[in-house]
Formats: sequence, structure tokens, C-alpha cells
Amino acid sequence: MLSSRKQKILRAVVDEYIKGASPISSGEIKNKYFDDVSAATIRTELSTLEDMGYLLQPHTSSGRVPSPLAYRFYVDNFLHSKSLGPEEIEAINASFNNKFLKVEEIVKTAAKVISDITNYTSVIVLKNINKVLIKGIKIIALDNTSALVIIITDSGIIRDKVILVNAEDESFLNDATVLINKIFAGRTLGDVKTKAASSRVDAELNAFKELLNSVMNILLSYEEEEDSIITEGEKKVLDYPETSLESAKNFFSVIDDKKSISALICDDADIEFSLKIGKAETHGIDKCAVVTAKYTINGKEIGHAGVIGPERMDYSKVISVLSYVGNTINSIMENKDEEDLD
Amino acid sequence: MLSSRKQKILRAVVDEYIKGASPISSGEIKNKYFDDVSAATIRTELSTLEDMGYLLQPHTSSGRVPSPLAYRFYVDNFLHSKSLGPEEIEAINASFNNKFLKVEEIVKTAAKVISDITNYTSVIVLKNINKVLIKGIKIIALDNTSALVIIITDSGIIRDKVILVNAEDESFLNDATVLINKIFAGRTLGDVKTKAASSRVDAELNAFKELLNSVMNILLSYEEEEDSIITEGEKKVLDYPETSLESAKNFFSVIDDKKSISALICDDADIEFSLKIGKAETHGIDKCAVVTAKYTINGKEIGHAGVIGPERMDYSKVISVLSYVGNTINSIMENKDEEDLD
DNA sequence: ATTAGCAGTCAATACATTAGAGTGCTAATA
DNA sequence: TATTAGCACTCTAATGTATTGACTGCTAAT
Repeated sequence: MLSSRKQKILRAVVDEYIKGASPISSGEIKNKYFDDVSAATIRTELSTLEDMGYLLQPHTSSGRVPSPLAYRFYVDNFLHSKSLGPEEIEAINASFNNKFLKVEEIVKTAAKVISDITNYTSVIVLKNINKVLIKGIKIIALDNTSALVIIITDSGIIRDKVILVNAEDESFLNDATVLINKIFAGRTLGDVKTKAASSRVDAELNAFKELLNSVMNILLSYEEEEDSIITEGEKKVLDYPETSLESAKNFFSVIDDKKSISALICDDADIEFSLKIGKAETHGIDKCAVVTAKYTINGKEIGHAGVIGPERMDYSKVISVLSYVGNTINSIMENKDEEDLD
Repeated sequence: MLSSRKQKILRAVVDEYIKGASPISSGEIKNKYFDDVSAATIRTELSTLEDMGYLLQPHTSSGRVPSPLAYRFYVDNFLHSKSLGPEEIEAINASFNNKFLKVEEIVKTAAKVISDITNYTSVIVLKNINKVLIKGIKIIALDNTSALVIIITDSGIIRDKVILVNAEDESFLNDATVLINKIFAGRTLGDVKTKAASSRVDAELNAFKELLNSVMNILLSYEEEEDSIITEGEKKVLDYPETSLESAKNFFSVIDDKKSISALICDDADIEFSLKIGKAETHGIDKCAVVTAKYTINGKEIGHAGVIGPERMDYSKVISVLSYVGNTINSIMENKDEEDLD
């Protein structure tokens, strides 16, 4: 275990580095944190902290910089308490404010508010889409050749898409809707997916074959990863002082790779928050850290939200925001979920 | 008028600079374009072309670089003909392929395909939204507390949004729908906007007051600029060799400013294509050029599409793509527009 | 009008020098 | 034993100087 003085010094280095983003010297620590001890003493402490793996030295005659280990220690030991300011809570509440109920919109709003308040990049990945239950499907004629298909699910996810359909008389669509609900309502998206292969199109369904296929395609399109990953505030990396053109390019190439970003944000470990620091852990994003949270509704895991920022990010703020937004979503969706389809 | 040799030289400079993005020397032009004339001769020609304003010299002992004037001359005189390759046409067709009919989706697809094929940033700005005619409004109950509002318009624009509504019995929403259509159908969005101020909520409407307000809000939300500007491929600037971190930041700050980007893309001049080169014309985006096209449906102007790329961009390709995509959208929407609401 | 040839200009690169910040070590001190 | 002052050492960043090479502009000859 670290002596209390070592902890104080370590914390000082991390705090100062988070503020200023440049290496911290023994003298600076002495001035700002210690009256009773000289810079030389701090120097020896720094040296042993470096040996222990908590600090790094960009070059021999520079100050110290926190290592991933230091950040982890910092997060684990120094930031139990801090919470959001009232104006930030206000901003989050205002963003949601019950104005919409499509999950797409809620998630987009969440990603945006997380990024705006933290000033880092945020990512939300929806998971377990295969387990989503289809509550009902509606088909609304728009004109003679097109209709709007609306999918209503238990986790409130709604997708709607316009399809082309030959719908001269009204009863056709009604009949089709009844039939389609008979087939899909009550099933999960996973069911639909596995059943899709053994396309059991009975004789009685032949008249609706085309329509059925369109609906099927909409349901299957849920699968595509790109629909379940929302990113906001990517461009904020450009404002970090440590960002170069090269690192920005690298950052964007990782961020835009759906596979890798999804793996980065979705942590299988069964913990509420996870912290990834160091190039090895961040899928090649250099000098960045990723904080992710598991989002649940009624205790059911629905996805993960993450913040990608510089290693020296404001961890306490990030965690508070992730937590508060998660709770907000939960309460919005919980209410929604207690009701039934009419 | 420029002598034919001067034209040949000017064209050579632009062509080479488009390829390599670095200043062109007299020697290079002689080697690649002239057998019958020496570099010295070309040098004197280059010198006078510079005096005439067509060329620039980054410093005394460097080669020449085209000026905005040169690009303009180049576009006006040297690229009447070139058209898209078959695989590019194929790619554009495949993107649209009749899979969707929501205008949002069409426009997004258009922006994406333009950016993908040109490898530059594309922007589409929808205009004249106030003149869009509301053909009908549908309200679909989703469950006891929410409903989906669907707006159908003459230019095929559809927006749908979930609203909260207290809808115990089915007839309530039906009555509301009839009433709301009585009020809004046949009007333009501009009408709604001006009428909104003098909110004439009669006694008979009181029961539907809340619902009416929700619908009104959806209609009014069309107005917000952010909904009518679609940008794709912004990050491609990072790959231009002339891009620095500073210029990238500047680029993004202009691109993200809806007002300024809208002004940049929407050219009031009554021409099919417009070309903007030079910092003064591009609203502060340095070293970039903007090619914009007016998009029409049935001869009615619906918006503008633009490509933002380096000054040395492949103008012929850009213009061809803008033109082809414009025609494609036109034909999709034209068909759609001939039918009536059921 | 064209050209060869040459002097001149400038960016880019490499190299040397210096200043300053910060460390590590050592010997003295409490 | 823990702390400290002091000093030598290291390394970056800034600045200055020299060299190279790519071009041009100019001039005198063709």
C-alpha cells in the first residue's frame, strides 16, 4: 500500500496534470501542496513512485506524468463523492424533458448531452437487440403506392420506415396488418432472425408475400451494427492540446470503425463502470481513456454508454454524468414499460 | 484572350497541381507537355500568366500554383465533356434503389453518395420549406399515452414524431385527426408559421388543445435550420495533404455553423452550378473551393447541394456527380408527386 | 521569338549554441 | 533515519548559421 504522503503526491500529480496537461515538477508540487517538506524530498518520492509504475517521465530532465496505473488508482481511491452542479443537472433534465419517446431520439439526446457536458466524445451502443420483444406492428397507408411500417417493442424501441406497396383497397392493408401481427407479435427480434432462413411462406400468405418481405427486411435491419451505435462530439478531440493531426486521424479511424468501437464500449465484465487506459486497452486510440457504464432498464441490460477523452480527463465529472443520464433514461423508460399496447 | 500556348500551359499547371498538390515548375511542364519549346520560354509565359492574375508563386524560387481565377478559367473552358464511369453510375443507382421514400432518407443518401464518390465533403440544404404544402396529417395511437404523428407533404417530405397524449378511447384520436386535418391540410408550412402567432383556439377546439399544440410544434420545428442541412464526409478534409490541424479546426467550425454553411451552399444566382474559390468567397474556409448545384423537382427549386473540397479538386467529377444525383432525385420524386393522398 | 546559361532567391535541412527547467546524487543536518 | 541544500548533469526548446537544391529572372546569342 502507498504511504499517505505518496498518495497525496500521486493525487497532486494527477490533479495538476488534469488541469494543465503538461509534466509536473517536484517544485510545483511543493509550492502548491506541501509547506512542511522540501522539493528534494518530493523528488525522492516521485522517483520511487516512478519505480512502482505510477509515474512516467517523458525525458530525464522533465517532470512526471501519470501512468495508466496512476489514473486507475486515482479513480479507485480519490473520487467517491463529487457530484454534478445544479446547472448541469438542469441542463440534462431540460434535454430530455419528455418531448419525445422514440428510443432513437432518447439515445441521441443522451449521447449529445453527455458529450456537451463533459466536453469529450460520447458513444452509446445498444445491445441485446435480439432479445427485444415485438409488441406490435402497424402499417399505415400513405398514398396508393406507399405505406409507413411502425415497429413497437417492449423496450420502447420504435423504428418506422416507408415501404412501397400496392394498396388499392383499404382492407388489404388491414388484413395484412392482422396477419403480420399474428406472425411477429410476441416474438423477439432474434426469433425473427433465425426464422427468416426457413422462410415458411404458406399458401395463404402468398397474397401478402411482398409486403411480408418488406416488413421482414425492416426487422432484420435492426441487426446491422451501425444502427445501434450513436456517437457524439467526435470533433472535440481537435481541441485537446495533446492532439496532433496524426493522432486525430487515428482517432477518427477507430471511432468510425463500428466493430472496434463497439468492442471498446461494450465491456462484458459485470461492473457498473469500467475504465480503460493505455493504447493496448483503447483499441489503438493513443493518449486517450475510455470510461464506460452499463445502462439498464428495469434491471435489464440494454446497452453501454461511454466517454472517450484524454487520459487526463475529469473522471469524476464523467462518471457523474454517465450515472445521472443513465438514471434519467431508466426512469423515462420504466414508466413507458409498465403500460401495454392498446 | 489567352493565346493557345498560354491556355495549354495554364491547363498543364492546373492539371498537374490537381494531381500532385505542389507547385509546378517550368521544367516539369516542358517535360510533360512540350517537345518543341524550352523551359525558358515557358518561364516567360508563366511570368506573364502570373502578371495576368492566373498564377501565384508561393515564394520567388518556387514553381507556380493556380489562382482562383485559373480554376475558374479551367472550369469554364476545359471540362465540358467528361462524364461518370459506369461503375460510379452503378454505385449511385444502387444507393437509391427505391428502398425508401422518406425525404430525410433520400437526402441523406444523396449526401452520402456524393461524398463517397467524390471523396470530398458534401452538403445538402433544403430550401423553400415555407412553401411546402401539407397534404395530410395522421395520428396513430401507439399505446395509452403516446401516439405517432405523421406529416405528409406535397414534396414528399414526411416527418414523424412521437407525442404524449391522453388517448383512452379510440374515437378521441380519430376526431382529433379529422379536426387537425381540417385546420392544416391544404396549407403551407409558411401559413402555419404565420398563423401560429394569432393562435386562434376556438371553444370547440379546447378539448384538443394540447394535442393541437403538439402537432403545431412539430410543424413549426421544420423551421429550425438544423433540420434542413445535411452534411456528409466532413472528416475527409483530414486526408488532403494541404490540411493542417489549424485549418482542420477552422474547417469544422465553419462547417458546423449552420448559418454560414447554409449561406455558402445556397447561391441565389439563377445558374445551375456555381463555383466559389478563395477565402473571401468560401466564408473563411481556406484553400478550399465549393461547387454548388441547384436541385429542382418538377422545375421547382427545392434546395442546393454542394461539394467542399480542396481548390485543386476534380471539378469535372464533382459536377458530373452533382448533376447525376440531382437528376436521380428528380426522377424519384417526380413519380411520387403525381399521385394523390388516399 | 526563342533559347542556353548563369546569377540570384528562397525553403528546407542539418548542425551548433545557448538558456532554462528539472532531475539525481551526495554530503551535511536534525 | 529522514530530510535537506547544493550542485552537476541531462534534455528540450529556442535561436542562429551554413549548406543544399530547386526554381526563377535576366541577358546575350541564335
